[in-house]
Amino acid sequence: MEKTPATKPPVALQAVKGMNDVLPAESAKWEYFEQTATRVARQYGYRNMRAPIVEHTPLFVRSIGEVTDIVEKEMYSFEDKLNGEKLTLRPELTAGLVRASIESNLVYNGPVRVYCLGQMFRHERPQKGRYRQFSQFDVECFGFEGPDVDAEIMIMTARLWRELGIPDVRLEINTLGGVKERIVYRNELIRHYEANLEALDDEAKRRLHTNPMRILDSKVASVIEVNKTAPNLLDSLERDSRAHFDGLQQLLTDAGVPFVVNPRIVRGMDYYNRTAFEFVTERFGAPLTVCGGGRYDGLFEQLGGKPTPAIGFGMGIERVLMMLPDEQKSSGLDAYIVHAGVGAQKTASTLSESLRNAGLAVAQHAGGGSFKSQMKKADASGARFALIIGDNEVSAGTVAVKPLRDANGSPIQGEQAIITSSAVAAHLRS
RNA sequence: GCGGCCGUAGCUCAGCGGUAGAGUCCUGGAUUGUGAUUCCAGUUGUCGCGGGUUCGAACCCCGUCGGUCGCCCCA
Repeated sequence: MEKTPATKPPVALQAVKGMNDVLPAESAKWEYFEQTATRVARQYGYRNMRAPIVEHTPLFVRSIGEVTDIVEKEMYSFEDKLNGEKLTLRPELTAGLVRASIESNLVYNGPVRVYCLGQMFRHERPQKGRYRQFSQFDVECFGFEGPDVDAEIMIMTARLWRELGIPDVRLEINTLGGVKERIVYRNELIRHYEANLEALDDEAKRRLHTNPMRILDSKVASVIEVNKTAPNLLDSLERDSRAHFDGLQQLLTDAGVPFVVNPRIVRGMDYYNRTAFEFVTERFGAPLTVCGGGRYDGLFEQLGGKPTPAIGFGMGIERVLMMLPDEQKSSGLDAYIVHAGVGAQKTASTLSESLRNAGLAVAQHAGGGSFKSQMKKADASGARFALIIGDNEVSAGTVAVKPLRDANGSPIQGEQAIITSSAVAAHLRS
C-alpha cells in the first residue's frame, strides 16, 4: 500500500536528476560541435545511421556483459506495462546499431561506415562531465578487418580535435587480443592475483573470477602495485593479433598521429577485442576520457548475425563541450526589423519575407514598444543591422538601415542610411 | 553505495543573532523616431522546507529536501 503523507509539501516540477536542459544561451556550442563532427565524418565517407533510444533489455545484457557496472547497476530498465516486455533506455550506442545492422542485413553489399549522434542513459551519481542522460558522437565501421580502418577512425578523430580547436587530448591505444588469447591471458592473470590476494581490495576480489581484466584498471594503490608485476597480454599475443597491433601503430605513425601504448586500457564493455583506444585529457586534473572505443569482432555473431569484424568509438559530447570556449555569441542574424506606426507592420512583414526569400536571416520585432525599446532588442539580438520602418518610411517606400555590428560581431556606431525597400537585400550583402 | 561543500532577487553573490543588501538583468527617463557606452529613477524575495534554542534566527542546533564536487565506474 502506497503511503501519501499529507504533511509532505508538493514538490516543484523539475528536471530529473542528472538530466540537463540545454537553453538557447548554450545551444550554440552544441550545434557547433554537431555540425563540425558531422562534416568531418562525411569527409571520410561515413553516413548517418540512427537506432531507437529504447531496446529490449537482453540486447544490452548479452552485448555489454552481465558482470559489467553498466549492466549490474546503471541501466534504466523497466517493464512495458502494456505488454510486459522488458525494455531498457540505451546506455551506449553500439549494441543498438549492431542489432539494426543485423536485422536489416546492412553489411550484405559490403562493409559500411556510419556515424550517429544521440542520447544515452546511465543511472550513476552525477558529477562534472558525467550525467544520467548524456550525449555521444558515435562512429562504427562494420565489416572491416583492420587495422586500416582502426587507424582511419583515430586519424579522423584527430582531425576532429584540430577542427574543434582542442589541442590537449592524448591518444592511448592498447590491444586486448583475440578470443583465445584472452582466455589464456585471463587464466594467467587470475593466477597472478591469487598469488597476491592480500593486496586486492574488495572490488578487485569480487571481480577476480568474473572479470579479472578490469582489475588492471584499478585506482587502488596496493592494486596498482600488484599490477606492475602482472603478466602482459602483449607477451601472450599470437602472430595475427601482434601483426594487427603493429600494423595499427605503423599506420598511425605514417599519418603523423601521435599516440602512446597504454596496457591498462581495458574498456567498460565485454565485447571488445584486439584494438582498444581512448582519447584522454588532463585539463580537468585527473585524466578524463573524452572518447573511447575499440574493435568488437565477435559481437555480430554473438547477437545472432553473421561473423562481421567491426570497430567503433563513442565520444562524450558534454565532456568535449567543457573544453570548448564559452562565447560563440553571434546570433547569425543579418537584420532586426524595428517598426511602429500605421501600416508599418504590413510593410515590415513584406520586407522580412522578401529578405528571407533572398536567403537572409531576419528577425521581425514582435510585441510593440517604443523605437528606443525596439532598438535595444535589436542590439541584444546580435543582428548586424537594424532596419527601421516608421510613418516616414512607409509613405516614402524607404527603409532606414542602421549598422549595429561589424563582420566579427563587435558593436559599432555607424551612419544610418535611407534606402528604397527593393535595395535593402543588396545593401545588407555589401 | 561512500565522502566533502553549498541552498538569500531571474542570474552572480555579500550579510553570519537585532528593520533584507550589492552588482547584473529588466522597465522608464536624460530635446516623445534610434542600440551598445554614460547618468538618473523604479520593480523584484515564504533568505529551500520543517522543527528546536533565544526577548529576537537568513545567521546557532537537529532533521529533511534539493544542488554541486570528489571516490567507485565511465563517455
